[in-house]
Amino acid sequence: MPLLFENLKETLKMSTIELSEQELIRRGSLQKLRDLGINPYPANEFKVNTTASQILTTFNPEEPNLQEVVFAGRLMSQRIMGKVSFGELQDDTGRIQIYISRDEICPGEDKTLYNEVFKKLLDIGDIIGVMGYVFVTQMGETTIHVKEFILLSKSIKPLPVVKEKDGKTFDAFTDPEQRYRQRYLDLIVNPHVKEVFLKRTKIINEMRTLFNERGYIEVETPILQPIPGGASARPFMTHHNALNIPLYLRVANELYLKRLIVGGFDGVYEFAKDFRNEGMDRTHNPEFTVMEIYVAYKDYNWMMDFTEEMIERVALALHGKTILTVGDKEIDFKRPFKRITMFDSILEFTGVDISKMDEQQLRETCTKLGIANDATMGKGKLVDEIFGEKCEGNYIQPTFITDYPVEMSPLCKKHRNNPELTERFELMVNGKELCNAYSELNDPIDQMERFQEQLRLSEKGDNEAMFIDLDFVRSLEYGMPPTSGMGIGIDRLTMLMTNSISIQDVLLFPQMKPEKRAEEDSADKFEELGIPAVWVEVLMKLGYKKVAQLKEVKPSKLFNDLCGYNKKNQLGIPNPAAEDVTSWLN
RNA sequence: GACUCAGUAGCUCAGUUGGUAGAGCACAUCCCUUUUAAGGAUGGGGUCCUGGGUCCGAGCCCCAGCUGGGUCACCA
Repeated sequence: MPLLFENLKETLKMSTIELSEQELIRRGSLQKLRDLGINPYPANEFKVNTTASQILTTFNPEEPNLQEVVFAGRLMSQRIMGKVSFGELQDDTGRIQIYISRDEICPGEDKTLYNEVFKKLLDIGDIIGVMGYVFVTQMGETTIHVKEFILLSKSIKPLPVVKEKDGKTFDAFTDPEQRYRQRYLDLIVNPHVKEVFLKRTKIINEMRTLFNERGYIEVETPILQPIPGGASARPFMTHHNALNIPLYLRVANELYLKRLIVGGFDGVYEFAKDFRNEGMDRTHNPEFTVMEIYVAYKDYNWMMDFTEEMIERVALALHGKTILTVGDKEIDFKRPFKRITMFDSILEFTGVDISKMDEQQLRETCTKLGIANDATMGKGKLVDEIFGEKCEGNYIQPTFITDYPVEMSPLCKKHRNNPELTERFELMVNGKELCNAYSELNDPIDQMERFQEQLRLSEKGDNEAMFIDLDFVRSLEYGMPPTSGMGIGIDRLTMLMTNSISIQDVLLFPQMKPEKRAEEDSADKFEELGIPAVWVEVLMKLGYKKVAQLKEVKPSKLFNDLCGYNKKNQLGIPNPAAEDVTSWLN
């Protein structure tokens, strides 16, 4: 914390020397506006009465409506044609052209508002409000004829300028690092980005509507958990000062939702942020969103039907059809999805029947198939490896994989026909896991044994084995109705539904490495050496960013550099004496 | 983590066997009353990612590092 604070202090001290020419000009404009008595950041509410899309879709030039519009938006382009100007304003719904003529804005002798304010002191990126009427230009573009305008917020940093013509984009703002770090910029200049996030919201809303229609209750459960249960994953750790205990950011919310089923809610769901302290790549972000739902008196067969219904409905709500293009593939989300057991799947893709194998035989099979394995891996993990390696990637169309080995599903009820298996399914789409669901284990004795088995795995070296949550077991001892639960990765679902290649494209603020600034000392530190402020600025321009750096230079060279820079840039500062320069460095 | 590609103006990018740092847009000044990635003229703007090295001379070649992208591996 103190470190962050120090950095902030340094940053705030940054002088205008860091600013580009265009930024300096904009700050100059800001001052000129104030000098003209114009507040660049007014406090008043600005009541708009329309939006860009509303104007574009409803304006009727035959019987002109929209003759008194009040509109606000960001100025995205400005085209000045002498006494008349065009521009484009962008609001939440899109862009609309504006038309301004000097003599309407400035009916009297004083043309300052047009010549100075509109033409010179406004910049691309400024947010303005306009009052006027809608008409169609000779070029056929629906336009607001502006009778009055007001500056609502001045922008002092230039936007990337992206232009478009006939679907071709010019100078696109595409650098992924900048786009993700400065998502606000991405959203301003790349309209398709906003679309993705609107769709994401629509997906969530559609699911929520379905659950609410069924009478299931949306709940919130702890993010800070004393025992990070419900999934096999490495958690983030934190510490609670007052209680003086470690707390973990949740890796799942399953155990809490099932406690609620015990408590008498017959259907609960939560859109939950989960956190896993693992690698980051195109499909993994340290924090991600999962929807988990639990319904009493149901089993995993019912849940498969429900999951199909939910996903088909989302696809239809978003696209009006079930066949979507994802990358170079066409995926059909029409019900019903294919169903196959895990053993049959492995048999299909490897020709090996592993259904009767013990741990040793499985290990040999792995080796035979060229799959890395070691002594820490139990039966469940070995099967999981085979499936992950040989089968998973083949399921492009939505497919339910069912009946997982009991070892890899410690929270799942044993299969009604085979105690070696569990009543579990995962939904595979585009070669990736999308959903995971069980007939939930509600036998408390069995649950305790499964947890103990996890403990043994953990002692064997499996660092992902689950923690034991004794209170959860206690809740089961009071009796949980037979229940089916399902979890679905919202980020991955959104990637599929929006044809996004990377999880970063469906997260507004994906996790990034901290932005690094070049280290530099503040002006104060230079001034402490007795260097006048004007020369400190010159030193910075010359590339001396740290006091220590300065100490290594010969005074004579520094003296020459300073005087030379002064002369070359015609700063007109009186040169320092050579002795002064020497004294700074001592 | 491995391999690979990249880092040049506010943005998007050129840059010849190594020889004075470029374009378009943006910006500034001026001209222009319905333009369509708005036109014309002129102009300003650079730590060529950083640090070493080779060389008379490095944006370019070599080494190391930083940052990012991609692929693969790990996490699973």
